[in-house]
Amino acid sequence: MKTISEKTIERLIIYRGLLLNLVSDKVKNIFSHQLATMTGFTSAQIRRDIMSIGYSGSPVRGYDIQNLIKSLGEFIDGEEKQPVALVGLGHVGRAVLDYLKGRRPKLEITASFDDDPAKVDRVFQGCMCYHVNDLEKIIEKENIKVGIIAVPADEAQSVAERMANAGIKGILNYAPVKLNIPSGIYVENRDMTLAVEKVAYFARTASE
Amino acid sequence: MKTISEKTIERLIIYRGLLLNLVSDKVKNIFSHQLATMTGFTSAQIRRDIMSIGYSGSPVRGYDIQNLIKSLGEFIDGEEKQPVALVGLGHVGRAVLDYLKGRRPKLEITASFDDDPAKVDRVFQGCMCYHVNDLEKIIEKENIKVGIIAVPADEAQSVAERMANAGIKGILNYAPVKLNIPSGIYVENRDMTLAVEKVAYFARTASE
DNA sequence: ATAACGCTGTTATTTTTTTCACAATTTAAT
DNA sequence: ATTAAATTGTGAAAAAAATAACAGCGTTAT
Ligand SMILES: NC(=O)c1ccc[n+]([C@@H]2O[C@H](COP(=O)([O-])OP(=O)(O)OC[C@H]3O[C@@H](n4cnc5c(N)ncnc54)[C@H](O)[C@@H]3O)[C@@H](O)[C@H]2O)c1
Ligand SMILES: NC(=O)c1ccc[n+]([C@@H]2O[C@H](COP(=O)([O-])OP(=O)(O)OC[C@H]3O[C@@H](n4cnc5c(N)ncnc54)[C@H](O)[C@@H]3O)[C@@H](O)[C@H]2O)c1
Repeated sequence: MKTISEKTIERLIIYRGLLLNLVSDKVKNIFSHQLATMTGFTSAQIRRDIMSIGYSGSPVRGYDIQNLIKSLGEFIDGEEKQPVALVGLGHVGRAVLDYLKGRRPKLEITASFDDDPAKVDRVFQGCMCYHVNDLEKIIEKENIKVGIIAVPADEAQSVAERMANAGIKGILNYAPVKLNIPSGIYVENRDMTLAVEKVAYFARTASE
Repeated sequence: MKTISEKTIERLIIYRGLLLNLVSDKVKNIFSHQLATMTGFTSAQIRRDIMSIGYSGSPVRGYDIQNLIKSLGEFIDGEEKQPVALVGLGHVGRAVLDYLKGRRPKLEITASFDDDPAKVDRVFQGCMCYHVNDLEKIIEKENIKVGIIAVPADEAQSVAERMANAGIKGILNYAPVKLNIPSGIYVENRDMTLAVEKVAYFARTASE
Protein backbone atom coordinates (compact mmCIF):
# COMPACT_ATOMS: atom_id res chain seq x y z
CA MET A 1 0.00 0.00 0.00
CA LYS A 2 1.27 3.47 -0.84
CA THR A 3 2.38 5.46 2.18
CA ILE A 4 0.00 8.10 3.38
CA SER A 5 1.20 11.57 4.28
CA GLU A 6 0.76 13.23 7.64
CA LYS A 7 -1.53 15.80 6.12
CA THR A 8 -3.76 13.18 4.60
CA ILE A 9 -4.04 11.35 7.92
CA GLU A 10 -5.09 14.56 9.61
CA ARG A 11 -7.81 15.13 7.08
CA LEU A 12 -9.01 11.54 7.30
CA ILE A 13 -9.30 11.93 11.04
CA ILE A 14 -11.28 15.12 10.52
CA TYR A 15 -13.68 13.37 8.14
CA ARG A 16 -14.25 10.59 10.59
CA GLY A 17 -14.93 12.97 13.46
CA LEU A 18 -17.36 14.93 11.37
CA LEU A 19 -19.22 11.88 10.13
CA LEU A 20 -19.53 10.51 13.65
CA ASN A 21 -21.26 13.74 14.61
CA LEU A 22 -23.88 13.58 11.91
CA VAL A 23 -24.97 9.99 12.16
CA SER A 24 -28.72 9.93 11.77
CA ASP A 25 -31.35 7.68 10.30
CA LYS A 26 -32.41 10.29 7.83
CA VAL A 27 -29.28 10.75 5.77
CA LYS A 28 -27.54 7.61 4.58
CA ASN A 29 -25.17 9.08 2.00
CA ILE A 30 -22.95 12.07 1.54
CA PHE A 31 -21.22 13.70 -1.42
CA SER A 32 -17.65 14.88 -1.58
CA HIS A 33 -18.83 18.43 -2.16
CA GLN A 34 -20.87 18.33 1.03
CA LEU A 35 -17.85 17.20 2.98
CA ALA A 36 -15.97 20.00 1.24
CA THR A 37 -18.40 22.62 2.49
CA MET A 38 -18.28 21.23 5.99
CA THR A 39 -14.51 21.02 6.22
CA GLY A 40 -13.30 23.82 4.01
CA PHE A 41 -11.23 21.50 1.85
CA THR A 42 -11.94 21.02 -1.85
CA SER A 43 -14.07 18.17 -3.09
CA ALA A 44 -11.23 16.84 -5.23
CA GLN A 45 -9.02 16.69 -2.19
CA ILE A 46 -11.63 14.73 -0.33
CA ARG A 47 -12.21 12.23 -3.10
CA ARG A 48 -8.47 11.72 -3.38
CA ASP A 49 -8.08 11.20 0.36
CA ILE A 50 -10.90 8.69 0.49
CA MET A 51 -9.50 6.93 -2.54
CA SER A 52 -6.17 6.64 -0.75
CA ILE A 53 -7.63 4.37 1.92
CA GLY A 54 -9.16 2.18 -0.75
CA TYR A 55 -12.76 3.09 -0.09
CA SER A 56 -15.12 3.65 -2.99
CA GLY A 57 -18.30 5.66 -3.20
CA SER A 58 -20.93 5.37 -5.83
CA PRO A 59 -21.57 7.96 -8.53
CA VAL A 60 -24.99 9.55 -8.07
CA ARG A 61 -25.34 8.27 -4.48
CA GLY A 62 -22.01 9.44 -3.15
CA TYR A 63 -20.49 7.79 -0.09
CA ASP A 64 -22.38 5.52 2.26
CA ILE A 65 -21.82 7.19 5.60
CA GLN A 66 -21.81 4.09 7.79
CA ASN A 67 -19.45 2.18 5.54
CA LEU A 68 -17.16 5.16 5.17
CA ILE A 69 -16.97 5.57 8.94
CA LYS A 70 -16.15 1.89 9.21
CA SER A 71 -13.40 2.07 6.58
CA LEU A 72 -11.93 5.20 8.10
CA GLY A 73 -11.99 3.53 11.49
CA GLU A 74 -10.20 0.44 10.28
CA PHE A 75 -7.61 2.55 8.58
CA ILE A 76 -7.02 5.02 11.39
CA ASP A 77 -7.40 2.75 14.41
CA GLY A 78 -6.48 -0.70 13.15
CA GLU A 79 -7.98 -3.82 14.65
CA GLU A 80 -7.01 -3.71 18.27
CA LYS A 81 -7.63 -1.24 21.02
CA GLN A 82 -4.63 0.95 21.70
CA PRO A 83 -3.76 1.68 25.31
CA VAL A 84 -2.18 5.08 26.01
CA ALA A 85 0.10 6.24 28.84
CA LEU A 86 -0.09 9.75 30.26
CA VAL A 87 2.76 11.27 32.28
CA GLY A 88 2.06 14.35 34.39
CA LEU A 89 -1.32 14.86 36.04
CA GLY A 90 -1.24 18.66 36.27
CA HIS A 91 -3.67 21.01 34.57
CA VAL A 92 -2.89 19.79 31.11
CA GLY A 93 -2.75 16.13 32.03
CA ARG A 94 -6.09 16.30 33.79
CA ALA A 95 -7.73 18.13 30.92
CA VAL A 96 -6.46 15.52 28.49
CA LEU A 97 -7.56 12.63 30.69
CA ASP A 98 -11.06 14.01 31.20
CA TYR A 99 -11.41 14.89 27.58
CA LEU A 100 -10.39 11.65 25.90
CA LYS A 101 -12.49 9.59 28.32
CA GLY A 102 -14.93 7.51 26.27
CA ARG A 103 -14.55 9.59 23.15
CA ARG A 104 -12.86 7.01 20.95
CA PRO A 105 -13.57 3.36 21.69
CA LYS A 106 -10.19 2.25 20.36
CA LEU A 107 -8.14 4.74 22.38
CA GLU A 108 -7.96 4.68 26.15
CA ILE A 109 -5.54 6.15 28.65
CA THR A 110 -4.96 3.02 30.72
CA ALA A 111 -2.05 4.20 32.84
CA SER A 112 -0.97 7.56 34.18
CA PHE A 113 2.16 8.61 36.04
CA ASP A 114 3.24 11.40 38.34
CA ASP A 115 5.88 11.95 40.98
CA ASP A 116 3.67 13.87 43.39
CA PRO A 117 2.84 11.64 46.39
CA ALA A 118 -0.54 13.32 46.60
CA LYS A 119 -1.45 11.86 43.21
CA VAL A 120 0.37 8.54 43.12
CA ASP A 121 -1.73 5.43 43.83
CA ARG A 122 -4.98 7.25 43.33
CA VAL A 123 -7.48 6.70 40.53
CA PHE A 124 -8.44 9.57 38.22
CA GLN A 125 -11.28 9.14 35.75
CA GLY A 126 -10.97 5.41 36.17
CA CYS A 127 -7.27 5.58 35.41
CA MET A 128 -4.66 4.45 37.93
CA CYS A 129 -1.87 6.91 38.67
CA TYR A 130 1.44 5.13 39.25
CA HIS A 131 4.69 6.57 40.47
CA VAL A 132 6.83 7.60 37.55
CA ASN A 133 9.56 5.27 38.81
CA ASP A 134 7.45 2.38 37.61
CA LEU A 135 7.03 3.81 34.13
CA GLU A 136 9.04 1.21 32.21
CA LYS A 137 7.60 -1.67 34.18
CA ILE A 138 3.97 -0.76 33.57
CA ILE A 139 4.37 0.33 29.97
CA GLU A 140 6.10 -2.91 29.10
CA LYS A 141 3.66 -5.04 31.01
CA GLU A 142 0.63 -3.42 29.39
CA ASN A 143 2.38 -3.27 26.01
CA ILE A 144 1.63 0.43 25.59
CA LYS A 145 2.91 2.08 22.41
CA VAL A 146 1.47 5.60 22.70
CA GLY A 147 2.56 8.16 25.30
CA ILE A 148 1.46 11.66 26.25
CA ILE A 149 3.90 14.01 27.99
CA ALA A 150 2.39 16.69 30.22
CA VAL A 151 5.17 17.32 32.72
CA PRO A 152 7.10 20.58 33.20
CA ALA A 153 9.50 21.45 30.38
CA ASP A 154 12.67 20.43 32.18
CA GLU A 155 11.35 16.96 32.96
CA ALA A 156 10.11 16.24 29.47
CA GLN A 157 13.36 15.01 27.92
CA SER A 158 13.98 12.47 30.64
CA VAL A 159 10.41 11.18 30.48
CA ALA A 160 10.71 10.89 26.71
CA GLU A 161 13.90 8.85 26.99
CA ARG A 162 12.30 6.50 29.45
CA MET A 163 9.27 6.11 27.20
CA ALA A 164 11.56 5.31 24.29
CA ASN A 165 13.37 2.70 26.36
CA ALA A 166 10.10 1.13 27.37
CA GLY A 167 9.14 0.64 23.74
CA ILE A 168 6.79 3.56 23.11
CA LYS A 169 6.45 4.27 19.37
CA GLY A 170 4.56 7.57 19.36
CA ILE A 171 4.65 10.57 21.69
CA LEU A 172 2.28 13.49 22.01
CA ASN A 173 4.33 16.21 23.69
CA TYR A 174 2.70 19.18 25.43
CA ALA A 175 5.94 20.48 26.93
CA PRO A 176 7.51 23.35 25.00
CA VAL A 177 10.77 21.59 24.21
CA LYS A 178 12.12 19.64 21.29
CA LEU A 179 12.59 16.05 22.38
CA ASN A 180 15.76 14.25 21.47
CA ILE A 181 15.00 10.59 20.97
CA PRO A 182 15.89 7.79 18.58
CA SER A 183 14.43 8.03 15.10
CA GLY A 184 11.63 5.62 14.46
CA ILE A 185 9.58 7.13 17.23
CA TYR A 186 6.93 9.53 16.03
CA VAL A 187 6.69 12.81 17.96
CA GLU A 188 3.89 15.34 17.73
CA ASN A 189 4.48 18.63 19.53
CA ARG A 190 1.62 20.75 20.77
CA ASP A 191 3.22 23.92 21.99
CA MET A 192 0.59 26.37 23.10
CA THR A 193 2.81 29.40 22.93
CA LEU A 194 3.51 28.62 19.32
CA ALA A 195 -0.18 28.35 18.57
CA VAL A 196 -0.99 31.71 20.15
CA GLU A 197 1.94 33.42 18.47
CA LYS A 198 0.89 32.05 15.12
CA VAL A 199 -2.70 33.21 15.50
CA ALA A 200 -1.51 36.61 16.72
CA TYR A 201 0.73 36.95 13.67
CA PHE A 202 -2.07 36.25 11.22
CA ALA A 203 -4.53 38.37 13.17
CA ARG A 204 -2.11 41.27 12.97
CA THR A 205 -1.05 40.92 9.36
CA ALA A 206 -4.49 40.06 7.98
CA SER A 207 -5.79 43.52 8.78
CA GLU A 208 -2.94 45.37 7.14
CA MET B 1 7.19 42.16 0.96
CA LYS B 2 6.48 38.66 -0.29
CA THR B 3 3.88 36.83 1.71
CA ILE B 4 5.10 34.21 4.14
CA SER B 5 3.56 30.77 4.35
CA GLU B 6 2.03 29.29 7.47
CA LYS B 7 4.71 26.66 7.63
CA THR B 8 7.46 29.23 7.48
CA ILE B 9 5.86 31.23 10.28
CA GLU B 10 5.72 28.12 12.43
CA ARG B 11 9.39 27.46 11.90
CA LEU B 12 10.32 31.08 12.56
CA ILE B 13 8.47 30.88 15.85
CA ILE B 14 10.34 27.69 16.69
CA TYR B 15 13.69 29.35 15.96
CA ARG B 16 12.83 32.25 18.19
CA GLY B 17 11.75 30.03 21.06
CA LEU B 18 14.90 27.99 20.78
CA LEU B 19 17.18 31.00 20.65
CA LEU B 20 15.48 32.55 23.67
CA ASN B 21 16.31 29.40 25.61
CA LEU B 22 20.01 29.45 24.83
CA VAL B 23 20.80 33.06 25.46
CA SER B 24 24.13 33.14 27.26
CA ASP B 25 27.15 35.38 27.40
CA LYS B 26 29.37 32.65 26.07
CA VAL B 27 27.91 32.03 22.66
CA LYS B 28 27.20 35.07 20.55
CA ASN B 29 26.69 33.45 17.17
CA ILE B 30 25.06 30.41 15.67
CA PHE B 31 25.27 28.62 12.31
CA SER B 32 22.38 27.41 10.22
CA HIS B 33 23.64 23.85 10.56
CA GLN B 34 23.54 24.12 14.34
CA LEU B 35 19.97 25.30 14.21
CA ALA B 36 19.34 22.41 11.84
CA THR B 37 20.61 19.87 14.35
CA MET B 38 18.57 21.44 17.11
CA THR B 39 15.32 21.62 15.21
CA GLY B 40 15.50 18.69 12.83
CA PHE B 41 15.03 20.90 9.77
CA THR B 42 17.71 21.19 7.09
CA SER B 43 20.22 24.02 7.12
CA ALA B 44 19.08 25.17 3.69
CA GLN B 45 15.55 25.47 4.98
CA ILE B 46 16.70 27.54 7.88
CA ARG B 47 18.77 29.92 5.79
CA ARG B 48 15.84 30.33 3.46
CA ASP B 49 13.44 31.06 6.31
CA ILE B 50 15.76 33.61 7.86
CA MET B 51 16.29 35.20 4.49
CA SER B 52 12.56 35.54 4.10
CA ILE B 53 12.32 37.94 7.03
CA GLY B 54 15.13 40.04 5.59
CA TYR B 55 17.71 39.22 8.20
CA SER B 56 21.29 38.57 7.17
CA GLY B 57 23.99 36.59 8.88
CA SER B 58 27.68 36.78 8.21
CA PRO B 59 29.74 34.15 6.45
CA VAL B 60 32.24 32.55 8.85
CA ARG B 61 30.50 33.97 11.93
CA GLY B 62 26.98 32.80 11.18
CA TYR B 63 24.02 34.59 12.75
CA ASP B 64 24.31 37.01 15.65
CA ILE B 65 21.94 35.47 18.16
CA GLN B 66 20.77 38.68 19.80
CA ASN B 67 20.11 40.44 16.52
CA LEU B 68 18.37 37.44 15.08
CA ILE B 69 16.08 37.21 18.10
CA LYS B 70 15.32 40.89 17.68
CA SER B 71 14.53 40.55 13.98
CA LEU B 72 12.40 37.48 14.54
CA GLY B 73 10.58 39.32 17.31
CA GLU B 74 9.84 42.32 15.14
CA PHE B 75 8.61 40.09 12.39
CA ILE B 76 6.50 37.76 14.51
CA ASP B 77 5.15 40.21 17.09
CA GLY B 78 5.17 43.56 15.35
CA GLU B 79 5.61 46.79 17.26
CA GLU B 80 2.81 46.87 19.71
CA LYS B 81 1.75 44.57 22.46
CA GLN B 82 -1.17 42.39 21.48
CA PRO B 83 -3.91 41.82 24.01
CA VAL B 84 -5.68 38.45 23.91
CA ALA B 85 -9.17 37.42 25.04
CA LEU B 86 -9.87 33.99 26.53
CA VAL B 87 -13.36 32.55 26.70
CA GLY B 88 -14.01 29.60 29.01
CA LEU B 89 -12.14 29.22 32.29
CA GLY B 90 -12.40 25.44 32.66
CA HIS B 91 -9.47 23.04 32.72
CA VAL B 92 -8.16 24.05 29.36
CA GLY B 93 -8.73 27.76 29.83
CA ARG B 94 -6.94 27.75 33.17
CA ALA B 95 -4.00 25.78 31.79
CA VAL B 96 -3.68 28.23 28.94
CA LEU B 97 -3.95 31.25 31.20
CA ASP B 98 -1.34 29.96 33.65
CA TYR B 99 0.94 28.88 30.90
CA LEU B 100 1.07 32.00 28.77
CA LYS B 101 1.51 34.23 31.81
CA GLY B 102 4.71 36.24 31.36
CA ARG B 103 6.10 33.97 28.70
CA ARG B 104 5.96 36.38 25.77
CA PRO B 105 6.19 40.09 26.58
CA LYS B 106 4.16 41.06 23.54
CA LEU B 107 1.29 38.69 24.21
CA GLU B 108 -0.97 38.95 27.21
CA ILE B 109 -4.38 37.58 28.02
CA THR B 110 -5.96 40.80 29.23
CA ALA B 111 -9.57 39.71 29.43
CA SER B 112 -11.26 36.41 30.14
CA PHE B 113 -14.92 35.42 30.01
CA ASP B 114 -17.13 32.74 31.48
CA ASP B 115 -20.81 32.28 32.22
CA ASP B 116 -20.36 30.52 35.54
CA PRO B 117 -21.30 32.93 38.38
CA ALA B 118 -18.62 31.31 40.53
CA LYS B 119 -15.96 32.62 38.14
CA VAL B 120 -17.37 35.88 36.86
CA ASP B 121 -16.00 39.07 38.44
CA ARG B 122 -13.05 37.29 39.94
CA VAL B 123 -9.40 37.74 38.97
CA PHE B 124 -7.37 34.74 37.76
CA GLN B 125 -3.63 35.09 37.27
CA GLY B 126 -4.05 38.83 37.23
CA CYS B 127 -6.70 38.56 34.55
CA MET B 128 -10.24 39.77 35.12
CA CYS B 129 -13.02 37.33 34.33
CA TYR B 130 -16.06 39.07 32.86
CA HIS B 131 -19.47 37.66 32.16
CA VAL B 132 -19.61 36.41 28.60
CA ASN B 133 -22.55 38.76 27.99
CA ASP B 134 -20.09 41.63 28.00
CA LEU B 135 -17.82 40.00 25.44
CA GLU B 136 -18.38 42.46 22.59
CA LYS B 137 -18.25 45.46 24.85
CA ILE B 138 -14.90 44.58 26.43
CA ILE B 139 -13.25 43.30 23.27
CA GLU B 140 -14.16 46.45 21.40
CA LYS B 141 -13.16 48.72 24.23
CA GLU B 142 -9.77 47.08 24.67
CA ASN B 143 -9.33 46.71 20.90
CA ILE B 144 -8.54 43.01 21.17
CA LYS B 145 -7.86 41.16 17.92
CA VAL B 146 -6.89 37.69 19.15
CA GLY B 147 -9.26 35.27 20.85
CA ILE B 148 -8.94 31.84 22.44
CA ILE B 149 -11.97 29.55 22.66
CA ALA B 150 -12.01 27.01 25.51
CA VAL B 151 -15.72 26.48 26.05
CA PRO B 152 -17.65 23.22 25.55
CA ALA B 153 -18.07 22.16 21.93
CA ASP B 154 -21.70 23.22 21.59
CA GLU B 155 -20.99 26.75 22.80
CA ALA B 156 -17.99 27.30 20.55
CA GLN B 157 -19.80 28.38 17.39
CA SER B 158 -21.78 31.06 19.14
CA VAL B 159 -18.72 32.40 20.94
CA ALA B 160 -16.86 32.47 17.62
CA GLU B 161 -19.63 34.47 15.97
CA ARG B 162 -19.63 36.99 18.77
CA MET B 163 -15.87 37.30 18.57
CA ALA B 164 -16.13 37.88 14.83
CA ASN B 165 -18.74 40.57 15.41
CA ALA B 166 -16.57 42.26 17.97
CA GLY B 167 -13.74 42.59 15.46
CA ILE B 168 -11.49 39.66 16.41
CA LYS B 169 -9.14 38.74 13.55
CA GLY B 170 -7.61 35.49 14.78
CA ILE B 171 -9.04 32.62 16.84
CA LEU B 172 -7.30 29.76 18.58
CA ASN B 173 -9.97 27.11 18.98
CA TYR B 174 -9.64 24.26 21.49
CA ALA B 175 -13.18 22.99 21.01
CA PRO B 176 -13.47 19.99 18.71
CA VAL B 177 -15.71 21.66 16.14
CA LYS B 178 -15.17 23.41 12.85
CA LEU B 179 -16.11 27.05 13.27
CA ASN B 180 -18.18 28.74 10.67
CA ILE B 181 -17.21 32.37 10.47
CA PRO B 182 -16.59 35.02 7.81
CA SER B 183 -13.45 34.63 5.78
CA GLY B 184 -10.70 37.05 6.67
CA ILE B 185 -10.58 35.72 10.20
CA TYR B 186 -7.75 33.31 10.80
CA VAL B 187 -8.70 30.15 12.72
CA GLU B 188 -6.28 27.65 14.24
CA ASN B 189 -7.85 24.46 15.58
CA ARG B 190 -6.21 22.45 18.33
CA ASP B 191 -8.24 19.34 18.65
CA MET B 192 -6.74 16.99 21.18
CA THR B 193 -8.54 13.90 19.97
CA LEU B 194 -7.10 14.47 16.53
CA ALA B 195 -3.60 14.77 17.96
CA VAL B 196 -3.87 11.52 19.92
CA GLU B 197 -5.39 9.67 16.99
CA LYS B 198 -2.63 10.87 14.72
CA VAL B 199 0.12 9.81 17.10
CA ALA B 200 -1.60 6.45 17.64
CA TYR B 201 -1.77 5.91 13.89
CA PHE B 202 1.93 6.53 13.37
CA ALA B 203 2.86 4.56 16.47
CA ARG B 204 0.92 1.61 15.13
CA THR B 205 2.07 1.73 11.52
CA ALA B 206 5.70 2.58 12.23
CA SER B 207 6.30 -0.81 13.81
CA GLU B 208 4.83 -2.80 10.95
C1' DA C 1 49.23 40.82 1.34
C1' DT C 2 47.39 36.61 0.09
C1' DA C 3 45.46 32.17 0.20
C1' DA C 4 42.43 28.94 2.22
C1' DC C 5 38.40 28.02 4.58
C1' DG C 6 33.72 27.56 5.55
C1' DC C 7 29.87 30.06 5.87
C1' DT C 8 25.66 32.66 3.93
C1' DG C 9 22.41 34.14 0.24
C1' DT C 10 20.15 32.72 -3.56
C1' DT C 11 19.10 30.43 -7.79
C1' DA C 12 17.96 26.01 -9.73
C1' DT C 13 16.12 21.52 -9.15
C1' DT C 14 13.42 18.07 -7.18
C1' DT C 15 9.75 16.43 -4.54
C1' DT C 16 5.34 16.78 -2.56
C1' DT C 17 0.77 18.43 -2.40
C1' DT C 18 -3.20 20.38 -4.36
C1' DT C 19 -6.26 21.48 -7.94
C1' DC C 20 -8.26 20.88 -12.47
C1' DA C 21 -10.88 18.61 -15.69
C1' DC C 22 -13.25 14.98 -17.70
C1' DA C 23 -14.27 9.97 -18.92
C1' DA C 24 -16.68 6.37 -16.75
C1' DT C 25 -20.42 5.04 -14.12
C1' DT C 26 -24.66 4.67 -11.72
C1' DT C 27 -29.33 5.90 -11.16
C1' DA C 28 -33.83 7.80 -12.35
C1' DA C 29 -36.98 9.37 -15.70
C1' DT C 30 -39.13 8.65 -20.01
C1' DA D 1 -34.21 0.59 -24.03
C1' DT D 2 -32.66 5.16 -24.14
C1' DT D 3 -31.55 9.44 -22.38
C1' DA D 4 -30.36 12.82 -18.98
C1' DA D 5 -28.24 14.17 -14.80
C1' DA D 6 -24.85 14.19 -11.42
C1' DT D 7 -21.22 12.10 -9.12
C1' DT D 8 -16.94 9.46 -8.53
C1' DG D 9 -12.08 8.15 -9.66
C1' DT D 10 -8.05 9.59 -11.52
C1' DG D 11 -4.40 11.20 -14.94
C1' DA D 12 -2.48 15.55 -15.97
C1' DA D 13 -1.31 20.22 -14.72
C1' DA D 14 -0.24 23.56 -11.44
C1' DA D 15 1.28 25.24 -7.20
C1' DA D 16 3.80 24.95 -3.09
C1' DA D 17 7.50 23.34 -0.35
C1' DA D 18 11.86 21.39 0.44
C1' DT D 19 16.41 20.36 -0.96
C1' DA D 20 20.62 20.84 -3.47
C1' DA D 21 24.22 23.41 -5.32
C1' DC D 22 27.36 26.85 -5.57
C1' DA D 23 29.14 31.73 -6.24
C1' DG D 24 30.83 35.11 -3.44
C1' DC D 25 32.37 36.92 0.74
C1' DG D 26 34.36 37.87 5.38
C1' DT D 27 37.62 36.05 8.39
C1' DT D 28 41.75 33.98 9.84
C1' DA D 29 46.22 32.01 9.33
C1' DT D 30 50.38 32.46 7.18
N1 LIG E 1 0.52 22.75 25.11
C1 LIG E 1 -0.27 23.42 25.93
O1 LIG E 1 -1.34 23.80 25.57
C2 LIG E 1 0.19 23.70 27.29
C3 LIG E 1 -0.55 24.51 28.14
C4 LIG E 1 -0.09 24.68 29.39
C5 LIG E 1 1.07 24.04 29.76
N2 LIG E 1 1.77 23.29 28.89
C6 LIG E 1 2.97 22.55 29.23
O2 LIG E 1 2.51 21.28 29.65
C7 LIG E 1 3.28 20.84 30.74
C8 LIG E 1 2.39 20.63 31.93
O3 LIG E 1 1.72 21.83 32.27
P1 LIG E 1 0.76 21.92 33.50
O4 LIG E 1 0.15 23.25 33.51
O5 LIG E 1 -0.11 20.72 33.50
O6 LIG E 1 1.83 21.82 34.68
P2 LIG E 1 1.57 21.36 36.16
O7 LIG E 1 2.72 21.84 36.94
O8 LIG E 1 0.18 21.69 36.55
O9 LIG E 1 1.63 19.77 36.07
C9 LIG E 1 2.80 19.05 35.95
C10 LIG E 1 2.57 17.69 36.60
O10 LIG E 1 3.70 16.86 36.32
C11 LIG E 1 4.10 16.25 37.54
N3 LIG E 1 5.52 15.98 37.41
C12 LIG E 1 6.57 16.81 37.57
N4 LIG E 1 7.72 16.19 37.33
C13 LIG E 1 7.41 14.93 37.01
C14 LIG E 1 8.17 13.79 36.66
N5 LIG E 1 9.50 13.84 36.55
N6 LIG E 1 7.51 12.65 36.39
C15 LIG E 1 6.17 12.58 36.48
N7 LIG E 1 5.40 13.62 36.81
C16 LIG E 1 6.02 14.78 37.07
C17 LIG E 1 3.75 17.22 38.62
O11 LIG E 1 3.60 16.54 39.85
C18 LIG E 1 2.43 17.77 38.10
O12 LIG E 1 1.35 16.96 38.51
C19 LIG E 1 4.34 21.89 30.94
O13 LIG E 1 5.50 21.50 30.21
C20 LIG E 1 3.75 23.11 30.33
O14 LIG E 1 4.76 23.97 29.85
C21 LIG E 1 1.33 23.11 27.68
N1 LIG F 1 -7.74 20.69 22.67
C1 LIG F 1 -7.55 20.07 23.80
O1 LIG F 1 -6.45 19.67 24.14
C2 LIG F 1 -8.69 19.87 24.68
C3 LIG F 1 -8.56 19.13 25.85
C4 LIG F 1 -9.64 19.05 26.67
C5 LIG F 1 -10.80 19.69 26.28
N2 LIG F 1 -10.89 20.36 25.10
C6 LIG F 1 -12.05 21.12 24.68
O2 LIG F 1 -11.87 22.42 25.21
C7 LIG F 1 -13.11 22.91 25.67
C8 LIG F 1 -13.04 23.19 27.13
O3 LIG F 1 -12.68 22.03 27.83
P1 LIG F 1 -12.58 22.03 29.40
O4 LIG F 1 -12.09 20.70 29.83
O5 LIG F 1 -11.84 23.24 29.83
O6 LIG F 1 -14.11 22.16 29.78
P2 LIG F 1 -14.72 22.71 31.13
O7 LIG F 1 -16.11 22.24 31.18
O8 LIG F 1 -13.78 22.42 32.24
O9 LIG F 1 -14.68 24.29 30.93
C9 LIG F 1 -15.57 24.97 30.13
C10 LIG F 1 -15.71 26.36 30.72
O10 LIG F 1 -16.47 27.16 29.83
C11 LIG F 1 -17.49 27.82 30.58
N3 LIG F 1 -18.60 28.06 29.69
C12 LIG F 1 -19.57 27.21 29.29
N4 LIG F 1 -20.38 27.80 28.41
C13 LIG F 1 -19.93 29.06 28.25
C14 LIG F 1 -20.34 30.15 27.48
N5 LIG F 1 -21.39 30.08 26.66
N6 LIG F 1 -19.63 31.29 27.54
C15 LIG F 1 -18.56 31.38 28.34
N7 LIG F 1 -18.12 30.38 29.11
C16 LIG F 1 -18.80 29.23 29.05
C17 LIG F 1 -17.81 26.92 31.73
O11 LIG F 1 -18.35 27.67 32.79
C18 LIG F 1 -16.44 26.36 32.06
O12 LIG F 1 -15.74 27.21 32.95
C19 LIG F 1 -14.12 21.87 25.29
O13 LIG F 1 -14.66 22.21 24.03
C20 LIG F 1 -13.33 20.61 25.18
O14 LIG F 1 -13.91 19.72 24.27
C21 LIG F 1 -9.85 20.47 24.34
